[in-house]
Amino acid sequence: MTGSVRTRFAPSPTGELHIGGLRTALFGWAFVQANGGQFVLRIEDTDQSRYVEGSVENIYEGLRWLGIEWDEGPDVGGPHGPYVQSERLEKYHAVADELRACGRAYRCFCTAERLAQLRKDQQRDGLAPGYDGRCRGLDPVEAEERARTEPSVLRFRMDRTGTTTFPDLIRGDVTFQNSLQDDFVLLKTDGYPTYHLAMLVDDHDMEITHVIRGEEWLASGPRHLQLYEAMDWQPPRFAHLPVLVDRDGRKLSKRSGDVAALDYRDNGYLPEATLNFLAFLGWSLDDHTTHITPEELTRVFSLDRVVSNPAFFDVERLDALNGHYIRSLDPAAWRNLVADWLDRGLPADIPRPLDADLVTAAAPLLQERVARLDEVAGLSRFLFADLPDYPPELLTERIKGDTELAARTLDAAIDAVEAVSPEAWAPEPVEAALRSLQDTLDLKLRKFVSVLYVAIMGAPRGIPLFDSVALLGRDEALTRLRSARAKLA
RNA sequence: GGCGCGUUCGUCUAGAGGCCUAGGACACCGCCCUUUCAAGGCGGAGAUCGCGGGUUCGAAUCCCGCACGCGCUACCA
Repeated sequence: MTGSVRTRFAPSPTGELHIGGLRTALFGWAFVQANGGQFVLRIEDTDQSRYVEGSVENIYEGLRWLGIEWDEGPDVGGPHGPYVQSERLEKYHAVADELRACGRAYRCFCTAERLAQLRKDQQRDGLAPGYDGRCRGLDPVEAEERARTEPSVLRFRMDRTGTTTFPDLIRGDVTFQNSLQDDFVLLKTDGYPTYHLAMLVDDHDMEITHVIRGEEWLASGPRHLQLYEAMDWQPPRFAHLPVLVDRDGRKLSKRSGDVAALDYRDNGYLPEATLNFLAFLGWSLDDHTTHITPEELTRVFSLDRVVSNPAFFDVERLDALNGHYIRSLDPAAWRNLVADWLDRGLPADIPRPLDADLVTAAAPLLQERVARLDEVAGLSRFLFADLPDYPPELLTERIKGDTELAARTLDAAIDAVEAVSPEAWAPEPVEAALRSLQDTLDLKLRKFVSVLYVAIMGAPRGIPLFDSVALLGRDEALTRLRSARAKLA
């Protein structure tokens, strides 16, 4: 099948791109790359009422963030355009007419109220909800006449005998009883097609060979299969991806946390980490691979290694992966990221532009200590601004409230730092001076160093101390040390 | 309610009858390293493979039943 594969990602512009949608897109894209073929982006905007301004741009941005490119789509064009469903209405109507002409579709005049009541009654009686077929037997000619003055929808006449079986690339053969199917809507009152019709027409026109979509579509498989059959079109192959679930085992939704793809970017996740994370949600390469690059993914991805059970969207794992990728960044790239995140994360009252040399010096101290980019500002704020006031108890938090030790430590530290002349101020002498406290106090550094962390950065832990003191400068370091000492007086 | 799909360490998964006294990763615990915190190195604990029956010399792997979970059940996609 090399070279002949065509798949598509077909989101609806109803808001921000969902992280689950991004994962679906990733799998489709990786599948196409691995097999040779084209990846199509199609916008499914057939529900006018749910359209949200800016959605399409958000979709583009989300996909591009991960490096997913499409060969055909609304913005890049292609031989099967247009790629926006609202611009393809005639195509759907043409197929609808054909279906109506051959008797596989019929006008339905049932009102929304009647349908709602019907559903209620069916549920009350323990029956399977579904259209009861009231308009099924209407005379086609009369129905056309009525349709001129009365609102109507077009319904597909399902074959209700036997079963429908189709092979799912991930689950194997799936079988449904046709007697349980109902005549679903093809064309709505407003003349727009439903998903089922639009998808059928577009996938056929666009020569899609593999439909890779979420599991929530599995149950509508029989509808699609019968539709293909009615048109005498070759159906594509289907692959229904397992759903993404939250900690409670429910489909990932707003209440599960961040669901917008770009929220992850904005919260400090690297695209390579996010891609890596998403790739292993329901798919695996072998029994040990946990890290993968986009290049490798597009080489080795295959649908038969997608599992059929739900995948837990575990942010902890994403964090671990993100930390891994942050550490593997080369110094220059990391430095630039730090600069960006400092700029947007530090309080506005700190003058901009930030001291570039200071940023450069701080970057390496942060690289091994953050899992997300949004932690950068908090950890290095003390280098750019005065320390906020903190309670004296913080100084002794890690030394069991030993105020006397804290006082001795600070006194010794002040002396040691003062002993380093302004001319000699540099990381090495500062480190030597601070290390000498071990002898002065006759204690291991680890026994008292937390006091200095608090004095210098306002927290008992943070980025490396010696470099921080050196970066702060002699005067500022001394000021902080003295201020801490004063708190103990 | 009906239909569909699913069920292996806490989590994501490997596993397609004997290679499994079930492997990897994250998380967890311990040790080492150490300038706090991390990172890194080493090691540990952790699943009788949802339950119950079969088939077989042999089952996590095949079959049946049950339970539980999720999905669908719209003129939304």
